[in-house]
Amino acid sequence: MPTDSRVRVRFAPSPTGKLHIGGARTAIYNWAFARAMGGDFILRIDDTDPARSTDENTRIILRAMRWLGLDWDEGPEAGGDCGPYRQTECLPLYREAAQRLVDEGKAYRCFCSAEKLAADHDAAVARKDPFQGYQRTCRDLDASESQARAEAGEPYTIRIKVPLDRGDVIVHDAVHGDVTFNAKELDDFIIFRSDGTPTYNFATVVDDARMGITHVIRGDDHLSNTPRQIMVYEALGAPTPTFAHISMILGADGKKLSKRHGATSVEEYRDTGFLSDAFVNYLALLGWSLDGETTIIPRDVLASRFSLDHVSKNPAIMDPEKLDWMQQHYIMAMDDAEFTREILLPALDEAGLDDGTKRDGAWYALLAQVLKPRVTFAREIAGQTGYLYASDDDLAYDEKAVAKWLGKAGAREALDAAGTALGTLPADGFTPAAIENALEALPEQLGMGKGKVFQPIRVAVVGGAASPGIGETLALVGKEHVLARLARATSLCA
RNA sequence: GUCCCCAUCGUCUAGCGGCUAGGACAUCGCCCUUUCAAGGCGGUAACCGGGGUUCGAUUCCCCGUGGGGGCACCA
Repeated sequence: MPTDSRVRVRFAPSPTGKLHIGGARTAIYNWAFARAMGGDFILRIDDTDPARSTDENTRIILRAMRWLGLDWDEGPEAGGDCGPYRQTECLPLYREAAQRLVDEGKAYRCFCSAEKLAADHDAAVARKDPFQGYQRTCRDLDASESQARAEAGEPYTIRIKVPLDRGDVIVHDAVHGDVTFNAKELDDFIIFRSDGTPTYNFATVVDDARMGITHVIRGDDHLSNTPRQIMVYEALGAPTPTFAHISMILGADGKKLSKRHGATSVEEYRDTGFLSDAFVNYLALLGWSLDGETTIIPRDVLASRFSLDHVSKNPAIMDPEKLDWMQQHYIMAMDDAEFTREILLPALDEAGLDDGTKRDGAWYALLAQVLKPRVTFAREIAGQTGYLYASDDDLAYDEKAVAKWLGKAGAREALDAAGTALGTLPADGFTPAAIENALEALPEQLGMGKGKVFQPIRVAVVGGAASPGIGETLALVGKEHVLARLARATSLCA
């Protein structure tokens, strides 16, 4: 490992599906590591499986990466000196590399049929041979015979020639430490299919070597494949990178994440209304910690302080409740203007309540301030603001609230007194503080408990028993409407 | 079958031989409060089991057990 070289990492999703949260976390770690180390973050599309890869999925993945805020220095749409960044465009490179290995005697053509291979495997199982891999039938075929059969059109694959005396293969892993595999367990695996396309373990290594990748940060599921890939690096004569195998993300039942666990793709989370910042913060913490204490880690801190030595080895179970909490936290951390612009107005507009021209800036700011601690997702806003946009005549009243607060003795008196007290306020001075001030003396004046006074007022103006503080609520509704609703509600009193 | 990985509160984690085993989410209680939130304070809650090593193991080693992954002409 050349330690003097610049760190270069890559995220190489295969576009066989959408970007799921496991992939997203891998992308985040790669990105954060590159940024923290002042290195390069490369995005590569590993689409060597043409049957399952689609352009549509590629587009979805790129869109998800952008939403996550993970900018890449090289890759699709970004360019770079180590292109192409799509494996389907690299075919000649793989052919060339494979041919070179064949020429150098580090790989060879295998003419065995699938049937023969299956039979060999079955026989190995039958005689309880612990080695059930390829029997190296074609390993020592004469070069000229191999050449002749190939030219005669006989189908063949290309297999790597694992040195028989290789001994232990040690994977130097930044999260697991050194992991040792015995080369005896490795068979001469296929690096090129008979259809002339490279296999994953070959294409990936050719690309990683070509792109000068110094650290391979990827899912745990690749750890067992790594000795194979190391064989390819060695055959290629390329330096082996440092690996970092991160654990899987599991569903609540501890099983591999799948459809039945609910949302698994990044775009589902985006569509639910999650803030990118909250989502990234949550995912970053799923398997990594800054110091074991800090929970709120904004993107810029992640980009400066991420480190591979605090990556956990344990598989992580996704906790939707903590994600929601994180979301709430980031919502509250927004300033009023940002919340208004990014969350509030779009939500009101979408609900058809307000296109942003109905009130003045101060009003929206007050609403934002009031809503922030009460909202986790934008979609909750319409349900909490309906009373602000209802006309006084058809405000919907919640039956139970009416029965409980307006149907009791004293409710009418409370409404009347409130109307009188508020009526003296100037229309342009109808502020939360002024309102609270005006209503403050009512309980004592009427000889009633605070709840007995304020809840009827709330129900009369809002229609239900829950709302923000009375001052803020009434201020938002506006003097004229408050008075009209108080008057109207007296008819609902006992 | 074989190889590899993993194992601290319900969940995410801190811990790198000696700690009252810390933090966060969730949960419970109290406070604040006219309601709903938010907020503040406090509580309950964990070292998978068995052997070693050691004066001393959550920590190191071995064996179990339980999870997960690889062994494809998938990635």
